[in-house]
Amino acid sequence: MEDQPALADGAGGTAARAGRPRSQASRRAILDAALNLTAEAGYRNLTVDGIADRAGAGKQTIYRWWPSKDDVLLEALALKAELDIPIPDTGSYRQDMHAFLTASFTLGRQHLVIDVLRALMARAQLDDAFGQRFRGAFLQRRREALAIIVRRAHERGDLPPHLQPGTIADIVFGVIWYRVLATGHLADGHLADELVAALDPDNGTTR
Amino acid sequence: MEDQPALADGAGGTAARAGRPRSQASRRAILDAALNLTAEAGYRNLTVDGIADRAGAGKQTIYRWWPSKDDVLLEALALKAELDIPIPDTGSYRQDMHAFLTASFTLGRQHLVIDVLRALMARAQLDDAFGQRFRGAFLQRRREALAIIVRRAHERGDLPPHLQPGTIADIVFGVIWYRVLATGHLADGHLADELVAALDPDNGTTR
Amino acid sequence: MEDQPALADGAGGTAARAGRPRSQASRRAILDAALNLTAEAGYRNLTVDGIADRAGAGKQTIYRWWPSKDDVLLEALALKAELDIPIPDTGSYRQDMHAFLTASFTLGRQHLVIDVLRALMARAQLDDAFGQRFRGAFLQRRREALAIIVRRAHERGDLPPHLQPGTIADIVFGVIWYRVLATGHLADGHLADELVAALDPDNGTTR
Amino acid sequence: MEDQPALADGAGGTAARAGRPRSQASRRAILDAALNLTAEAGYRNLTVDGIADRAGAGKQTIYRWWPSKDDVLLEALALKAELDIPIPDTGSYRQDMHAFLTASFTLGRQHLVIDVLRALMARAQLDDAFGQRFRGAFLQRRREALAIIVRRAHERGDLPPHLQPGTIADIVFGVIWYRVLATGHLADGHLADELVAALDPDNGTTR
DNA sequence: GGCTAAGCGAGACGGTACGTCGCGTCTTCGC
DNA sequence: GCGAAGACGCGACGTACCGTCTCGCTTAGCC
Repeated sequence: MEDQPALADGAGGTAARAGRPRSQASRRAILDAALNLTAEAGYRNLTVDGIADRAGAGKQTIYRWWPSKDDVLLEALALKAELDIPIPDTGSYRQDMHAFLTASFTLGRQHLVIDVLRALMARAQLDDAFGQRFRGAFLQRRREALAIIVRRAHERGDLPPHLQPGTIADIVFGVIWYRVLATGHLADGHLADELVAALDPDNGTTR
Repeated sequence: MEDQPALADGAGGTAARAGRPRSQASRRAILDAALNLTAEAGYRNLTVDGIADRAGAGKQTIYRWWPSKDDVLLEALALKAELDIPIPDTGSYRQDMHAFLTASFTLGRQHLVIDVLRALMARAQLDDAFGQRFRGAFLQRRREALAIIVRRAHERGDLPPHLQPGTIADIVFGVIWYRVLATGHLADGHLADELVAALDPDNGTTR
Repeated sequence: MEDQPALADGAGGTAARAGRPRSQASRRAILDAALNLTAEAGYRNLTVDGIADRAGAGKQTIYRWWPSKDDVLLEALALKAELDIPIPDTGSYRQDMHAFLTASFTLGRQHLVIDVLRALMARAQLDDAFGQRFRGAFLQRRREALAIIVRRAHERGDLPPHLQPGTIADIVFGVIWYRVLATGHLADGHLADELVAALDPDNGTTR
Repeated sequence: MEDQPALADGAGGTAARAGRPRSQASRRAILDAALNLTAEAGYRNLTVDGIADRAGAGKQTIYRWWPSKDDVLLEALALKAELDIPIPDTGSYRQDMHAFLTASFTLGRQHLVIDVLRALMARAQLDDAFGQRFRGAFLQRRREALAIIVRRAHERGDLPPHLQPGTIADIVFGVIWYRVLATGHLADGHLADELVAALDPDNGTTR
């Protein structure tokens, strides 16, 4: 169980329904297979048949629980790499933001994570239905995390006046995704510093 | 014709080789077909067979001149929508940047252009070879255009000190692409103003 | 109930075993479902899942009592259409044979019966195990019925000399099955007369 | 070429059409594969994928030229085993018929031929569309061959009066098919003699 | 003006992956 | 222990596109 509430589980109700229950062994095997195969041969060579073979599962079992292999991969990633970055609360907007960015970059240094996210973002463009799920289950959640930091800064009166909260998020995630998509990886270097400076230029010296 | 030197043409040398020359009628028919089919049925339903049929061409003719249907689409887009935004030179960094952004947003208001670029950016993630071509033929060119504006500002001493030139580009294109990819369209509103403010906060009042 | 000993029942012994006894309601529901579904949508669309659904039964219940859906159908047919044609005893070979044929043709005028028998004969070719059961439970029984008529004629000295008893059966059932399989139905017309004539040509005039 | 007029060829017209012509090598490889696989593993284990693999062909190539694997098998059989039995003309009805039957039994002594015909007759019951093709391409042709013998006998006044020509065919093919379908093989023994006797009882002694 | 060379429409080809269907088995709970 | 429910591994199906390959036919430059 190890609750996986946001992604397809179906075990919402506690009422034990009739019939054979979903095999958690199979579910884990499929998620593992998807991630391992992607790590070994790349998303390009990831097929539903391949996942089923590797997992010792039938294709129907995959199609029964996930709308597409992309959804499998998304759930697999969510299960393995803890994508939900902890939201820092240092009392300072600049420090919160810097910690958030640093944590994001740490995640982005794992090649597999980046490769999978690149592929999923791409698939989100090509498959509208998956696109909606990807936005809801991933992009939106990341924005909400950042929104908490921004809201706290706003309440403290800590926020630079020239930017809407939404625009801050657009800039943060925009830069990160653009680097990943345009270059294939997320080289950081001083990016966190520069971004913080860009998003709070007035207080740059007092930091 | 109307030279398209950067994109696959193959007629690089002026030496008229033996044999039947490339049919420009066929080339145009293929480019038109690719764009029209995408407009009508979406990239999802764009196939090489479909392009060939619509263009009254053979598949071989497509494969002879383009490495993939994505390259066809990229050339078709470059031919129709003038992607190379004119580089403004108003003497002011803020005004140059604002003009550049406004021109970009104008382009981004055409649904077909956005849809095609979304699809191509996605394909660039999934097909490495096309990814390299797309970056070189499109993303890089856009950065270079912006770089000219930034360089002029730098020479004038007009540039905000807290940002590297490359980071400015990352923010500008990052925000634009992120909006497109995360929401499916590029709603602008006051985005140009906000971006300019973010990229030159100090002089916001004197504008 | 109404013992159907030759077809799969499994309740051979009279000893009441421990545990819940077989549900006759379920058995009837399954047999009815199989026949009704075949009548409605044809054997082509008959599936074990479909039978179970229609019967409100589980698939396991079907597999527990019958080796295949074909056996279900065979038992269902035996239950509904009385396949065991009464063996006439008029004292005359020609009249017995004619009565036997007429009874067969009457059965063959029911479309559902013919369709099911066609399907089962076909399945008997493709599934060896079912083939053996079908021959034993159906084809063989029909031959034995005819054999009684022939034996009586033989004892009376009524039999045409040029034919072995087995060949008579081959001809009778051969013509019937061939008509069904080669044309999809068993049009009779004067077939009974002609067959009788063929099988007892000498006494044709004295009939 | 080796003309294959009755079964799917498509090269009916002599006009050389545009495009790559059908590969005869592929056609032969597919037909051979179908027959060999059936001989090796039985019709039960014959799959379209299997045929394609063995033939080194793509599945699409099979589906392009044949409506089903059964049609492949039918054409393969027609190509290899010469199914069209020569029509004897001895001047005697009894001798013609006997020769026809003997030739049929000779064919029926080849296990592969019998197995394939059994399977095809079965499939003809389960797949209506194939059934029509099988009847037209095989059953009907066999009847026509026999019809020639009967017609000649009729013109000679050689025919037993108590049987319609069609009934003769029903008896001949009925017995043959019934034996094959009910027992799995076509044991002959004295069957030819008995059948001739049954179909021409009057002149049995003068033979 | 014939020859050579390449491009062209057409369409068949070997392949890969897809998503679905049906099978026969298994694993729950409830009667 | 039977029965309903339904998930499971499995195997085959027929389809969709891919990128390549042959055809016969243009359409040019060159000898």
